[in-house]
Order: sequence, then C-alpha cells, then structure tokens
Amino acid sequence: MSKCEQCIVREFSSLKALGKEELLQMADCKTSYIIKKGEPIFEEGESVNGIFCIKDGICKLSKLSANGKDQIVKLVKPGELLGQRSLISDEPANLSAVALEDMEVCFIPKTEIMGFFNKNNQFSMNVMKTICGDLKEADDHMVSMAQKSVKERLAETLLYLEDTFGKNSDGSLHIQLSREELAGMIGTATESCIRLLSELNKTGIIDLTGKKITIVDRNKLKRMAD
Amino acid sequence: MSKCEQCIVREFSSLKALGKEELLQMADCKTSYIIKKGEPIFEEGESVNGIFCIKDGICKLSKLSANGKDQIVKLVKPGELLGQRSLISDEPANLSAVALEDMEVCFIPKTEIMGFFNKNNQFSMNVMKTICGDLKEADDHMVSMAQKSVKERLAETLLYLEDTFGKNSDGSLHIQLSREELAGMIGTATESCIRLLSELNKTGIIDLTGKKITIVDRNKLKRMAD
DNA sequence: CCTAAAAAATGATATTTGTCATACAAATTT
DNA sequence: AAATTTGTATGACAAATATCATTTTTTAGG
Repeated sequence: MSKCEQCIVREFSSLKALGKEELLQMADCKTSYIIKKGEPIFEEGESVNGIFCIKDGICKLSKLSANGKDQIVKLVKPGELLGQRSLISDEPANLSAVALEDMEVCFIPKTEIMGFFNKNNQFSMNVMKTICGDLKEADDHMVSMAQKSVKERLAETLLYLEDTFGKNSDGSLHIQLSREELAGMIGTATESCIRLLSELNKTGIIDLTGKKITIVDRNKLKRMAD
Repeated sequence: MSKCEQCIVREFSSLKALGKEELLQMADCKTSYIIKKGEPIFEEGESVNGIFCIKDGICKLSKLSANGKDQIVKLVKPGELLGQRSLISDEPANLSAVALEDMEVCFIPKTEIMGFFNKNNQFSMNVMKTICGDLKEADDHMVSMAQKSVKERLAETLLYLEDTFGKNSDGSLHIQLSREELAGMIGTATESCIRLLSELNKTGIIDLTGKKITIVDRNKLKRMAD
C-alpha cells in the first residue's frame, strides 16, 4: 500500500495540514480504487461515509433534474477531495460523481476524518475554506445560469475548460466531453449546444475537428462571454 | 447595551454553542444598528471584517450581473448570521445585503469570531454545517435555474416564500417583494414575471390584490413547480 | 388634494431556445 | 465487413422569453 506522504492530494488539498503521524495513520486505513471512465464513484442519495481523494483522472459532479436531464454542477480534478459536504452535514450525497476518464482514488473513512477535525485546527480551517470557495463558485454560477444567454454560457464554459484542464500539444482542449455533457454543463438542450458550436466554428472563433475542440480566437470568445 | 444571552440569534444560529462567558465577552464588543428598508448592510466587493447577527427584519443577498440586473441569491431572516463566508475565506463580500424591511442587526468584529473558532470546536462545527447547508441550497438552486422554465421557478418561489416567511392573517404572503425583486429571484425579466403572475391570477391559482399575493390553490402550484 | 414619479400591467414584436424529425458519421458488435 | 448502436449535425417549426412601447395604477411629496 502506497504512502500518503508524497501523494498529490496531500500536496493540494486540505490534507496538507496533516503531520507525519496523521498521514501514516491515514495510509493505514485508506482504500484505493480504480474507477473506469463512465463509472460512478458515488450516486445522488447514497450515503458516502467518508471522503475520496482524487489521485488521477477527472470526474463530474451532477444532479438529475425533474425533466430527466443531468445538470453538471462542477468538475473535479486530481488533488481535490470529494464528499466533504456530505460528511460534515451528515447527509446522503446531493450530487452524483462519475468518472470522465479512468481514475485513481482513495477512500478515507469518516471516523478517521472526524478525528482530524477534532485534533487539527488547521485541517478544519482548510476544509472550511474549501467549502467556502465552493459556495462562492456556486453562487456565481447560479447568477450566470439565471442571467446569461446560452451563447454567453457556452463561451464562458469553453474558456473555463481550457484554463482549468489545459490544452493538448495540438492546442485542443485536453478534457473530452460529449456534446451532451457540455450541454449539461451550460444548462441547455444538446441540439442547441451543437448548433452554437457549429456557429462558433463557422465564424472561426473555435475549430472543431472530430471530437477535438480548439479555441482559435480567445479574445472574441472572452468578449462573447461578457 | 442589551445582552446577547437571550437574543433570537443566539437561539437559532451557530452562536448557540457559545457559553456564558463567551456571550458576555461578545456583548461587550458588539455594535447594534438599525437599517432602514432599502438600505444596504454591506455591498459586493466591500471588506466586511466581521459578521452580522440578524435580530429583526428580512434582507436579500444579491449580485449584480453583467447585464445590469440584480440577481437575488438568497433571503435571510431573523436568527441567521451574515458574512461568514467572507470572514472564513478572508475575501471581500461576494454578494450585497440589502434590507427588505426595517432591520435590527448587530456587528461582531472578526477578531472576536476567530477567537471562538480556535477555542470552541462546537461553534466551528456549527458554522461549517451552516455553510454546507448553504452550498447544498446553492447547488440545487443552480440546477433549477438551468433546467426549469420561468413558470416552474415562479411557482417554486411562491411556495418557498409562503413556507419560509409565512402568511398574514388574510392569507397573503407576509414578505413584500416588488415585481422587480421577484423577477430577480427567479431570474427573468420583470415583465415576464408580471405576465405570469397575471396568468396565475386569471386561472385562480393565486390572488393579486394590490401588492398582496395570496396562494389560493397550493396543490396546483406545487404540481406546476414539478 | 393635486402632481410627479415610480411601479405594475398589457400589447406588439423580435429573439432565443427547445423539440421533433431526419441525415450523416463514427464507434462497436457480431 | 456488415450491421447495429451511439453520437453529431442540421432543418423546420413551436414555444418560451425578452424587449420596447404604451397605458394604468399606486405611491410619495409638496
């Protein structure tokens, strides 16, 4: 079993507050998983009973709406933690987590994390700050959804994807989302999303080649996002 | 200066974890304010440097969008705290807080609150739970905005307003929002909001008399909200 | 009480977005 | 390689929503 000490998650998440002893203790009770692309880590309504450390791969957090569409609330990348809100609220998961790529994750049971909360003030503070950051993002996202047009949201989302997940060597977005998933992020019908992508392609703002999306004119896209 | 011990805020908020001594200490450094209807408690971008206890009156938390419209993110009622996220993130306010009625609030400086965080674990945990609750609400709200029609959101909002802020003796919603504010809650144009209200009025689902809104057929409204 | 200003209501119209149908392309299975 | 399934693309149309103009009602101030 690998040690937690040099794990990327420890480097970037709230867990950086943990000392050597705490890390050893954690390594001892963790479980590692490989999650294949398309598989869930957990689903909406499920009791999670711990947190997941994302060592490798990207996943989506989404919620099924009344009309049967899957709204993507957030994307999560390596180094981040999953399930903190459920753990603190002591409630079932509010969102489903599904792998967008093959993933490597570790599970740390609730009892272990609660111990850190009680003994390590810096850890608590880090978790709080993370959740506060999520709250700010969620509020901002909500305002976008309510006030921006689909076109503006698409532009915003494409820029976000490039900034957050980077580009391949050919300049195309590294993250691979289906049109349906992209529509699920911006909150629109799949067809509308496809149509707007075509339009952006025709006007030369982006380039579509197969599944690859490349941002050609970043400035225009930025202005389009407002 | 009034004591904090029997304050409604102490009864309902994270502050319920505080002991007698802590309450006395807090009473000593608090400042009380009267905020008139329409006045701000703080504005987006402002540094807050403490938290506000809402003793009386309702306020809206809103954010100005790029198109100049004010999106209402949340309504806050007596017993709740304001400014927790800014304090923990150590960032300026992300939202503006404006009184919808005459209000009574107290301000507790940041240093005081940080002391409680360090010494009182239960208090920290309460704050965390509150913020986690806000995050869940925000995520859910986001999905509504993205996936529901304006009509569905209006129905949802009217029910929320009755459930959360109650009715007057004549059965009308206790909280008084202008059409513009209601539109700002559901994320639509003021005219669209007015039009849909008229429609609900004509079909007998609600009753409009002057500024008063009364829910007549709660079940129909619920079905309409999905 | 009258007047000006603000808020609410309504109509006409344009724009955006969703839905359904269908075509085409790519991936997967047999 | 053929066949099936899945994802992408596009057209036609309908529905939802925004915008602008105008009227009516309400509120606030002198």
